[in-house]
Amino acid sequence: MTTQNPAVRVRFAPSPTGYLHIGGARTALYNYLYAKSTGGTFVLRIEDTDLERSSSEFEQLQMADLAWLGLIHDEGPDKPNPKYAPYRQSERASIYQKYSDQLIEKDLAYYDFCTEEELEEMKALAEKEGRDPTYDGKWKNPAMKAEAAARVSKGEMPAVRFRAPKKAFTLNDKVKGSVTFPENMVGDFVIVRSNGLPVYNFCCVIDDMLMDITHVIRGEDHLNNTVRQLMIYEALGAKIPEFAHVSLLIGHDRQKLSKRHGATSVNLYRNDNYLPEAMNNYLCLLGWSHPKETDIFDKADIVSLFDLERFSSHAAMYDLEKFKWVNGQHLKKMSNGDLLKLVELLPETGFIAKQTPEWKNAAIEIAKQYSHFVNDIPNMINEMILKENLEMTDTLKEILSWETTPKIIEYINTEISKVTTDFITEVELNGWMDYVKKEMGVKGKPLFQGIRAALTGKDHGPELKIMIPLTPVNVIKKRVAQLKQ
RNA sequence: GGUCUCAUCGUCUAGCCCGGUCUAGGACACCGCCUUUUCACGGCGGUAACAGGGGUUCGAAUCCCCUUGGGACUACCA
Repeated sequence: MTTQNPAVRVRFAPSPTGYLHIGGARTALYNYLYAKSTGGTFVLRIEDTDLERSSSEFEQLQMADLAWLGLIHDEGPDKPNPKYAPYRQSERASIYQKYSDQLIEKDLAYYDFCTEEELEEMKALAEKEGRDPTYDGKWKNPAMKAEAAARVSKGEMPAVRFRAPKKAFTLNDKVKGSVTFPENMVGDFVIVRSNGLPVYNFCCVIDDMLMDITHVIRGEDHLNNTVRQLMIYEALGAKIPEFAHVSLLIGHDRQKLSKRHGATSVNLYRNDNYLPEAMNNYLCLLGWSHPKETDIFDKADIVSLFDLERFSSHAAMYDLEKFKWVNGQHLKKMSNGDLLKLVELLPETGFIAKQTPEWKNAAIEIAKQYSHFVNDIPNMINEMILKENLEMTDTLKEILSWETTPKIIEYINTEISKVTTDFITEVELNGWMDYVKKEMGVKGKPLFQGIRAALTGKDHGPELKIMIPLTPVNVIKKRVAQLKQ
């Protein structure tokens, strides 16, 4: 399908300033998929030049989330290729320094000693005069070079400003097509702060250049930044990689997805036991479409047909409802064995270990058919079959308000107390149902809902005939006793 | 404000590049029916969209222009 191109090198470059965001996970996925589909290399680079906000804890956490999703990088801080290491920008200071000096040397950049106040004034004045607030301080003048050098040698710390060329730049984006940034769109911008730390747009270009990155797949929020990067590539005489600016993820208010939209960190879903492949699947679909319009797939199913041509160009709204459905589909797809392993890891499911293999298989089989989430398996088994402290939901209250139900509970309580075996049989259950039907005159929905409520405390769930024989009798006894109150 | 960008069912999207096969297809959600002497699952069916206006053309969701609306970026953040 896709041409094998071992030269392809893509990267995911998160800033360790927080948890891995689902938007980040999505671009990581696209990069991963593109690398795998082309036989290329997936590089992980840590963009931690903002020392204030970056931390190694977040770096570890993000890497753990990436690993959970199976988006394994081929190169990164923990898997360095000597040719390209190091992979943390904070460890590449001397490299940036070198290129910054080089640009100053060629007069493509210059030292700027302006204070914050001076810059503010400049900006205010420009706004007043209706001009774009671009830098036009005195240090822009090449004649100041000697004075600047003198002040630097005295130990002063200026910022380094890039001399933005007066010309338009055109980018051929794989998603957006031809994009032209007009002349004067940006003024001279800072590439190294006065504290000596280089800035994102500068590091990014140097690293992509030095790491031989061939394709930059990232969010559309970087589209306008690209003009600055294009300028630097040109100044450095570097080869410009292919760009693919993927549309953004938005919330229900159509704004860029952020923390205030709720659960936007991958680790939250991980903690809730969402299936990683379901997450990949759902995220992938938000902006990319399967050539055959297939909705459910694993990473492995699509590596051979992933390409950059099938991205949609408009933003996609993040929708938990569809995600839920996708998770349910993956659940049904999984083998009972794999699912059991997952379920047995949960702290609240220790009871499973004591059950027979037949019980485990039957319980998992019925549970997965019924559920959308893994957590519903333990919860369901927990609450419906084994949990001792039942919570009375509003729905339950409704059911219990049916006039027949108290009588059913009374009856079931009497019957279940006579049971001496560990499990009741389907035959016994049928007997109880027959009694309620014939002697109490209850049938249809009230019959089943009533029995279900009496036995499980829930208004919905797997078929009673399958579930009840799997439920330990002592559990049902406790539950019924509780319901009786 | 400036620059860039986007515009198909409520939502995710196919179709658009290479106009007719589109009385616009699929999925989620929703509604109905069937199955199950319950709910869910499953099966079947239904409601629902080419933002508006101009062109070009025999013919436009598809090409061009304008309007409107949305979003992003406009830092010594990334």
